[in-house]
Amino acid sequence: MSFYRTHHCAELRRTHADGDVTLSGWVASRRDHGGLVFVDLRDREGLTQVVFDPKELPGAHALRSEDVVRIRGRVAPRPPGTANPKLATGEIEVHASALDVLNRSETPPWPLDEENVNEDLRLQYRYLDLRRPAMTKNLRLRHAATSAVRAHLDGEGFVEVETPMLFKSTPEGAREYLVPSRVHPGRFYALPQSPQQFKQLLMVAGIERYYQMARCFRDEDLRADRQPEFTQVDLEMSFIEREDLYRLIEELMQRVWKTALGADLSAPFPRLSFREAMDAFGTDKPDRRYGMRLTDLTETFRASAFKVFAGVVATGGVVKAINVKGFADATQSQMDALTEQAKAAGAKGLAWIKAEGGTWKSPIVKFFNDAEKAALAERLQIEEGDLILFAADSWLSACETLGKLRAALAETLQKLGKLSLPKDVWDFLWVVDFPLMTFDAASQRHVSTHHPFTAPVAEDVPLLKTDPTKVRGQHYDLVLNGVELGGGSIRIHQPEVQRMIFEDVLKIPKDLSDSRFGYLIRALGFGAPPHGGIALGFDRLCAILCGAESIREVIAFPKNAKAQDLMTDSPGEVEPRQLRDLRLQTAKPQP
RNA sequence: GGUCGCGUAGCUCAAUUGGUUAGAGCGCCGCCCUGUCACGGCGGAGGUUGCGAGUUCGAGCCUCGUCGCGACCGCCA
Repeated sequence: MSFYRTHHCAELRRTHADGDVTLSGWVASRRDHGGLVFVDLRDREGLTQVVFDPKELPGAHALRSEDVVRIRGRVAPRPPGTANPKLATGEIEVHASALDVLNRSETPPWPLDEENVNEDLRLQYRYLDLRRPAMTKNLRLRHAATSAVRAHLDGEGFVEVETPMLFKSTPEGAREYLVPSRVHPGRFYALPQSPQQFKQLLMVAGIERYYQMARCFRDEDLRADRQPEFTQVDLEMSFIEREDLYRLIEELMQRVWKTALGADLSAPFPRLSFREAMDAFGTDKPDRRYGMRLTDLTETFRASAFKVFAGVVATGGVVKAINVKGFADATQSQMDALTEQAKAAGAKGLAWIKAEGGTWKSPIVKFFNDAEKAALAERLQIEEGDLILFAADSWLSACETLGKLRAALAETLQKLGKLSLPKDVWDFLWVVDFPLMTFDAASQRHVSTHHPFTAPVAEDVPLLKTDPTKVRGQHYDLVLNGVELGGGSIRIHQPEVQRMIFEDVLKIPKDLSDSRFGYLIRALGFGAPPHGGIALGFDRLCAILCGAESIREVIAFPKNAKAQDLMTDSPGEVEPRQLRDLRLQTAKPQP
């Protein structure tokens, strides 16, 4: 029998009555009645009420929040009328016969049952923050998700392989954390942004099915859903097509949701092409839990007397609109905010109609003829109380503008109580058929939309040399409730195709592509199997499982928005000797 | 780097139009209390209103600067 405990603090029931028990844990609260002291004893499982007779155990008076104690005593049913239905152990209490104070606690810097506390303080005393049942629950839910991922992939024949943390710098993409080499002065390792190249090399190695709970690093500015180090469920498979991967991930998500939440997800998840997603939602990560879909009105206004719309259509642009149901009562400042957001998204202005008081209030509706008005009413299903917002621009800009407004409006309407999203709806979908290449106006060359290892859709390959932006990539994004959970692709496995992408399409000079990716192209030349994979942002996934706003709520020791660890005060300074060993000098900050 | 928001007791927040000695709840300290579970009662300590300057007879409140934190934009192949 354990010295410290016979039971945990959520375990005892009426059936344990008259049993002698030992409990250990923290003092969650103390209610001192003078001649009788109640203490709620907390461990990671829950609370048990312990009753002290201070004539027997005078030390009970001195107990304070977060003291660590061991108590021995006898389980007793609570007197009639004093049971606490809010506690799992509320039918019983433990009458203490012995009290050992194992460790005293300083007064906590904030009451641990206070939810709404300055995050600085929580991060500085993260070990106290994590004692709170809400945080314990998050960590354990995350563990359940991790276990489910491992169990499922193990069952599918995957092998977990660790790849190097000390990698080399590949300047494309996110800024990297550099690690100076002591052995090779002036040279640097880089921490991996993802194990992308290693997992492809493992496919060449014949592993066939690889996965890893991979820690990744990116030295970019932080957000509520971005940390400098984060975790991906990273996997790669050989001899698969896209559909094989979709099925695997759908079953994996079903397993995770079942294990972590007891929820059943329906599969297959819907697939939307990039074009369909942009057309209907104005984003490549649509949240379909609410409406406000984009309606195309290009044909309606092709010959319109309203030159702003007709002119855009004449130059190949589009006119699109969304119907914001029940928001015709938007205030002037709300309309101003929407206009600002539209401008921030690249629009020149924001045209609108308010269906209010039986008429249409709008600065532009006077330019519309009856046929155009009728078409609007019909296509947008306009009813009293609706607010219509227009965008007229190139297809992509118009879609993106309305997409950003749609997302912002969903947030606003929720705050106003005009829109509510059910908590237990899991809107998974695949977004597919992304363009393989995007033309970057700044550098006047094509850049990979995803990464340069993505295979083109087979039938589009002839377009690679003539019109690269028309080529669809075998890339896929997994989206959940408007959050990009992850993405992946079928990879290029033929060295000549990979070389052509680097040199002919991306126009990377041969010596540069050789030095950066030569080993990968060489590896592909030794019988690389067809392969593909995906990486899922595990922190985001866990945040959604936990219903958390920020991934900091599901990471034990996260960094703040300035990438600092407030508990250990890192990053910190180092000894001059360490810098000498590394042949490093720090430049004085510019005045 | 930019925009916006916040900063008052250990914590969460108040403080009328710029007006007396900056308050409350929780927590903390002391005393009392045998059925509480947000225990209760009495008493007490605790403040450079982030920091600095300015306007004013007078600033927690207005202005400017600065620092800290957060959200967003840029960035994140």
